[in-house]
Amino acid sequence: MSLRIKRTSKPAPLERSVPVFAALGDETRLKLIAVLCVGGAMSITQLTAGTALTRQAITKHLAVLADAGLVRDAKIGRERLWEFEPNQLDEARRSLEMIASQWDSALERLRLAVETP
Amino acid sequence: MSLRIKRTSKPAPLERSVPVFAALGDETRLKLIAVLCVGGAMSITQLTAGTALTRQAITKHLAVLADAGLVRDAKIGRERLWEFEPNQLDEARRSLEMIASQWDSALERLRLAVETP
DNA sequence: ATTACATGCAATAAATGGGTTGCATGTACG
DNA sequence: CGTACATGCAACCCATTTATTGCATGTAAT
Repeated sequence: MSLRIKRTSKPAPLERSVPVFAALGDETRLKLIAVLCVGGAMSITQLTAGTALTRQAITKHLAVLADAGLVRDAKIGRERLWEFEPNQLDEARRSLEMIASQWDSALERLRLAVETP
Repeated sequence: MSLRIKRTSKPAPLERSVPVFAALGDETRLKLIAVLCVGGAMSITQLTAGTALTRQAITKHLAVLADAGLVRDAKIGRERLWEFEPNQLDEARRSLEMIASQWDSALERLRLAVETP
C-alpha cells in the first residue's frame, strides 16, 4: 500500500478567512492576540489590566476573537481562562500567501509577454 | 569592508497592520484584491461589473483599500485604473508569521519546562 | 456566614460601516 | 457642438460595532 498524501484537501476558499481578518483588524484585539501568544492562558481581568478599557469591553472583544476561532476559553474555578488557538491564524496566513503567489505569477506572465514579442 | 546586513531596520510594529487586516476583513474587498491580483489594473466600472453592488459602493471599498496601502490608482484619460500594491500585504504576512513564531517558541518553552524538572 | 473577587447579563448611547440615490463634472468621439 | 461614457461629490438610511453603566450570580477565602 503506497504512501498517500491527502489529495482531497481543497485549497480552502479565500472567504473563510474574512472573519479572521475582520477580527484582527482592530488594535485592541490584535494586541490581545499578541499578549495571549506570549503569555499563555490568561483570565479576563488579567487581560483587562493592560488596557484603558472596561472588563466588559474586553469580554466582547474576546467573544469576537472566539467567533473567528482565534481563541479558546475554559472555565477554571471562578475564573475563565483564554488561550490562543493557532489553526485559523495559520489558514489566514495561507490565504495571504495564496494572494501573493498569484500576484507573483501574474507579474511573471507580464514579464514574459513583454520580453518575447 | 565587511558585508553589512541592515541592522537598523525595526521589526515593524504589529499595529501598522491593523488597517490592512481591517481592509481585508470584508468579503467584497478581499474579492477585489484577488481580482486585481490576477487581472492587473482595472477601472472602477470593470470592477463593478463582477458584483451586485453599485459603482459608488465599489468606489468606497477601493478607497478603504487605498487607505490601507493595498492598492494604487492612476488616472488614464477619463478613467481611473486601480492596481494591486503588494508591500502592505507582505508586511501583514510578516505580522502573522511573527505572531505564529512567538506562539511556537512559547509552546517550546512550555514543553521544555514540563519535560525537565 | 460574610466578605471579596471574577464573571455574566441587559439596557443603553455614540460612532462607524456599508450601501443607496441624485446630481454634477470631465473627457472622448461622432 | 452634442451625445455618451467614466467618474466625483454629497446627503442620507439602516445595521452593526464599540463602549459604557448598573445589577445579578457564582465561587473563594477568612
